[in-house]
Amino acid sequence: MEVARAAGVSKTTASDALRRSGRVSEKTRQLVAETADRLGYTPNLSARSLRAATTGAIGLHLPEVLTRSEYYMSFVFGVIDQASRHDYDVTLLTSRGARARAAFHRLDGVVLGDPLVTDPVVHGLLASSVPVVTCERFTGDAEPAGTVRSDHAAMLSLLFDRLHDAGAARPALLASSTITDWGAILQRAYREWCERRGTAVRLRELPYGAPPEVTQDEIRALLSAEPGIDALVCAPDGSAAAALPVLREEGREVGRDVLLAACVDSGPLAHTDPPITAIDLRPREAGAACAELLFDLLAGRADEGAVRDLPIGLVERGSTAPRG
Amino acid sequence: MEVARAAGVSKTTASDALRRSGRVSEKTRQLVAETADRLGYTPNLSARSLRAATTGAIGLHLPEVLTRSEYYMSFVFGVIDQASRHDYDVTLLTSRGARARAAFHRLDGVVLGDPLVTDPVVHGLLASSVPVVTCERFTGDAEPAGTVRSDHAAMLSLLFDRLHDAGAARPALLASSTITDWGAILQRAYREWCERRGTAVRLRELPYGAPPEVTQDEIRALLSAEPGIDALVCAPDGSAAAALPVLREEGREVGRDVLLAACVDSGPLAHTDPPITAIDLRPREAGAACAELLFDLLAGRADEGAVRDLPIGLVERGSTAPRG
DNA sequence: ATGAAAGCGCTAACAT
DNA sequence: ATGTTAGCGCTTTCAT
Repeated sequence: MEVARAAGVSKTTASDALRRSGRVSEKTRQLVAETADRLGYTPNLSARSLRAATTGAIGLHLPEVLTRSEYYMSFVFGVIDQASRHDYDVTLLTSRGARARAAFHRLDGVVLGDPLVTDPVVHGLLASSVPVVTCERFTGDAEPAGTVRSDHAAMLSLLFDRLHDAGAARPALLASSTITDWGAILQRAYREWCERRGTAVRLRELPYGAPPEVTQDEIRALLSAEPGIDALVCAPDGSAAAALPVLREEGREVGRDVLLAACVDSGPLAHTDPPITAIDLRPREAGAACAELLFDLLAGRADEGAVRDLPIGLVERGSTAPRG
Repeated sequence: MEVARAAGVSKTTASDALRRSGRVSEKTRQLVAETADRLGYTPNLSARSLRAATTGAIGLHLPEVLTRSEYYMSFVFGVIDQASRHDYDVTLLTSRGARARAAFHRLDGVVLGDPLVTDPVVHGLLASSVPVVTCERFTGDAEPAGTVRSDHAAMLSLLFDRLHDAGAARPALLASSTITDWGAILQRAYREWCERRGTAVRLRELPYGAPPEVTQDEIRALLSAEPGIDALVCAPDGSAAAALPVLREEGREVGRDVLLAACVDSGPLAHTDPPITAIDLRPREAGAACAELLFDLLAGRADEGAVRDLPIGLVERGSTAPRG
């Protein structure tokens, strides 16, 4: 605190004054505060971190494939929101591995949005000493310190029930890759639903982060392989919007000839024609819940291996209107 | 390096070995590397930062209103991509952190995506001692160390020319707020275009981050105030998609009765019916360019006040097809 | 080619 | 209520 010592007090006094530790008199506190302000002083966080063995920052890692996803953007802001509430910074970790390893001592903890089994950084982080909270379970063998999850199976089952009630007898699933737990759960839930209902499984899987063209080709393939399909549920983010023109080009009127629903809601789905029914994954809340759990773990308010539940919702729109 | 000293060498040697400073013999380097690996050693970045007076991290600040925006998500990944190429971390700054934490010596520099004049954090950062690069000019009075900008005026003018060529005589602009430079430029460019063409100005401004309902109400108001409109250009991200159902509900066929275009391209716009013409702002490249400029400034490869240009594109789709 | 020592800015522990 | 000292883990002299 050599700068603020120019206020005529010792380093310690200045330090204590600025951190309001209640050690110094109100008068000196004022004086120091003013001086610091005048000199444009800002504390050196590196030094503080070094001393305190705590960094005031948490990491956030996302699957890099998903450059364009409203879901993750909302998730990010959820994490940030909660972090800043605890006066923490959020550092984004990339899949360029070398760095992540080195970042360990710069972070007090890490949040993993949808950990891919195929991502080496994910493994690295889980193997490290910092506490890790994952959104959705990690299907690999490492155990995160905390997990936030939702009941996707129940929600998907509910969605198919609704489609069935609306008159769909041969619903299909455009599935997402099983490299995420979410993708795997959806496939399983769909198969189980089909079994319960005694319906044939009509499923097609897309790789994670597939571009729209690939998605559309897959949908065309699905439709030509299974012409009897009367409802289509699309798992990958953005795939339902991409399905709309394909269905139309096949001469099927969405909401009448064929019902359509998405497993990931997003802004545009509310404004297509017709608007598309979707599962609302509450991404912002999910991000916030992950961060919250991480802070609880750091503070000892939660136990290693804690699992928390995040409720999700179903937004029914015109694309699944009951048949007149 | 007390841990690695267990390899029988001094702190200095260990440090030099791990950083390959070329000081130590290959044999000792090997030995130290192995020991460090065995002990699971990771360098303490706080200590390193303290010593080096450099942090290995840059900050990124975005307008918080935009929770759901593909543009910003891509921008973020552009920044991250470039940062990790330079072996830097990226820390996200919120508007919530009342104190501009960047100045807290945790960051070597900051990138501001679309600085809002109304954002106090933006002012704080620009007033701080760290170099700041903004994407788009800052309309306040502070001067960033670097700026990446695009010729939005020319592109918008080109877009209106195309609409005109396609038969639109009374084009309107659903404008974005002027709290960003981008929003202001678009409004100005439109007015100038109208003047050049001798056309009346048909403009309506939306607040930044307006929800879809507000957007749609505004569009309805615009249409009822100016029934003669035969082309609509929507500036705010997502507003063109929201416009589509409104136009349809008014009985106008998009691409025939009325042309429609967006000032911000995004995935869904390619898959609406008809697909919507849009300006491609190249967000990922923009983010990368900002980060690159920042690193150039830090390394002295660019001068204070540098301005760089980022080319943008126009993606013409069915919504602006020339009238038969 | 390697060691020893100093010090980056901060704060906890021990004085006064 | 305030000052002094020590040391967090690292790297940069300066010495060997």
